[in-house]
Amino acid sequence: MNKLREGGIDTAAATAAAPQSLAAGRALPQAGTGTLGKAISVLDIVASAEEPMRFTDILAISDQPRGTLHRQLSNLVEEGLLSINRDHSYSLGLRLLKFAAKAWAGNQFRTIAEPHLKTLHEHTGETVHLGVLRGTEVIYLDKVESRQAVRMYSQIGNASPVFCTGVGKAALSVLPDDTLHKVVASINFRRFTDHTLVTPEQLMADIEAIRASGNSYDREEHELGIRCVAAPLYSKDLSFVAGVSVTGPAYRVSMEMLESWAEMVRKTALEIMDDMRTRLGPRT
Amino acid sequence: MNKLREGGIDTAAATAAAPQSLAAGRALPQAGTGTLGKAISVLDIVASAEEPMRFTDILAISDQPRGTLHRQLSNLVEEGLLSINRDHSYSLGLRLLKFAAKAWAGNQFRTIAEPHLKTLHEHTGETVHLGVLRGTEVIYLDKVESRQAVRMYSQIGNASPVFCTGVGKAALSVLPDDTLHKVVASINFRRFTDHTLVTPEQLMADIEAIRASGNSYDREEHELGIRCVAAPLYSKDLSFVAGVSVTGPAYRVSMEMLESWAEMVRKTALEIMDDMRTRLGPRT
DNA sequence: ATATCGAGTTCCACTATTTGGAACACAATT
DNA sequence: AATTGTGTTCCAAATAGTGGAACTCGATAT
Repeated sequence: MNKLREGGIDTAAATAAAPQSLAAGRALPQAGTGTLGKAISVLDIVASAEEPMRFTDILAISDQPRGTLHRQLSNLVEEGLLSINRDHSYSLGLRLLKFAAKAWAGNQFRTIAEPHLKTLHEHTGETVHLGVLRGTEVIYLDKVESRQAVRMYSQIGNASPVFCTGVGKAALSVLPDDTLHKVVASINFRRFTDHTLVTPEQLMADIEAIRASGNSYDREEHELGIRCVAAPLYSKDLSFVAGVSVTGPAYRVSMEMLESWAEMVRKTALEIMDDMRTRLGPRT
Repeated sequence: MNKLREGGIDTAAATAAAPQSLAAGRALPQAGTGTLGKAISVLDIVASAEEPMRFTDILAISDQPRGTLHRQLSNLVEEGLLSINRDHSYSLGLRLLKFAAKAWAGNQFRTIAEPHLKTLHEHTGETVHLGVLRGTEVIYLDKVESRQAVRMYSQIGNASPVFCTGVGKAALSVLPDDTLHKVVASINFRRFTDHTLVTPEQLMADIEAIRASGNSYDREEHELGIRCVAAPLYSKDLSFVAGVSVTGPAYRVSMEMLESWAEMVRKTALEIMDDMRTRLGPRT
């Protein structure tokens, strides 16, 4: 099997099937590619826990035998991907920070999108997000807001569920049906607010509407008092699928206002895509 | 060998000997622990390149055979740790962002230090940094400054050389001699400015001064026009060694001002250590 | 003191995965 | 059409990972 050539729709499908740790829910340990996959799967277990986990806790979730798990943890620690606390609990290692800083700074997509996000922010005055689809999660790549009081890491890199975020639903809307069905089938629906869409049917209906209009909305589905409009963004071959959104507090931003921004958000998405095509080669 | 029990000085030693990618300089590929180590080593090669590298470029640096390297890259891509661009070049994957966001948010040390950093910033009005020692690099964990205009990721997670940063030299000063010599021996000295210390002798002399006073200074050694005072910070068993610093532009911050802040910086470091001892158990 | 229990660690014969040389595709160049 | 450079695939041999069971250590109970 050719693994590197998983371009196009296959990538999206593979991504959807990739090991996932539901942002809110139980982590489903799922072995990945060989030895590395198993190690990363252990890392993921530690990452998706709220509190640092101890050996036995991890043992219970990963279905690895004691000896094996112990060695995997040792290796992870030795590589700096995990660190072990005095009380034998594990936390993610600092080496990850270094990698992530490079990953972020070097991300071509983000670099290209950045000025467009700023423009969109200037026109709307509200917070602008850029997030990419990864399995059943959206990973936020960038954020532009006026008051930079909130710390960057509190948002960037964060993973949120696809089914209840504007960016997530926008991204889903551009997937071809077969891929979409696979992704939707693997979503772990969870109610966050009274407005959360909690069944595949509700989500699919919304996605149809998004496909028709080109915009998705988060109607306080993830967090009470928070609304957004978003538009999808993708490479021609769907090797990546993302979304831009304008988010604001419900008391200040009415649905009508969001609707009035919808076209601008779509336009921003198109402009970013144009820029990518011209700067990363015409076949993008 | 017991890998998990590498507490105390051994950890520092192990860290010093760990695979490293010099922040500025050539990456020295160095195989790590088994299969995982090799994979991470490949990741590191990609991470320490300025531009995305293509297969052959990586092949030249990693001394792995073609077939092997190809599979390693495939696995890394499949795990989302690496992503492959259209032109067959590799960049770091977005999954790393998710891991790092958790690593940062969950870092106990950082959480405890944060309020102290803020206080220090309020007293001095200049930028405060918190960085930890990792091999011959310092990884910045946090940053407090007035104008949050600069984006977070541009600094946090960044790795800088130990030998020409205040935080780095402060951290080195608390290592026991044998460990210190090992670390210094593996430093790749490189001149950044006219003031950079470029020989082990110069560095060791400075470290003696730091040991005597309890403060290190960066006298425009890393970047022209930038100065700082720092103080070391460490756990009793040296399982981690770090530093706090106050940094400012030379035109505004004279050496005299830095000296007047020196005691306050030391005090901040002590307070953070106290806090850690009380909150993470007395043996810390 | 001594026994008991739980948590973490180590050991080593067995086995599955990784290895790496060489052959194979594919594209761009000559 | 031939050549060169790059990336990809294959498979027997070698290596590294596996996992059950035994062991150590510390805390709690007797």
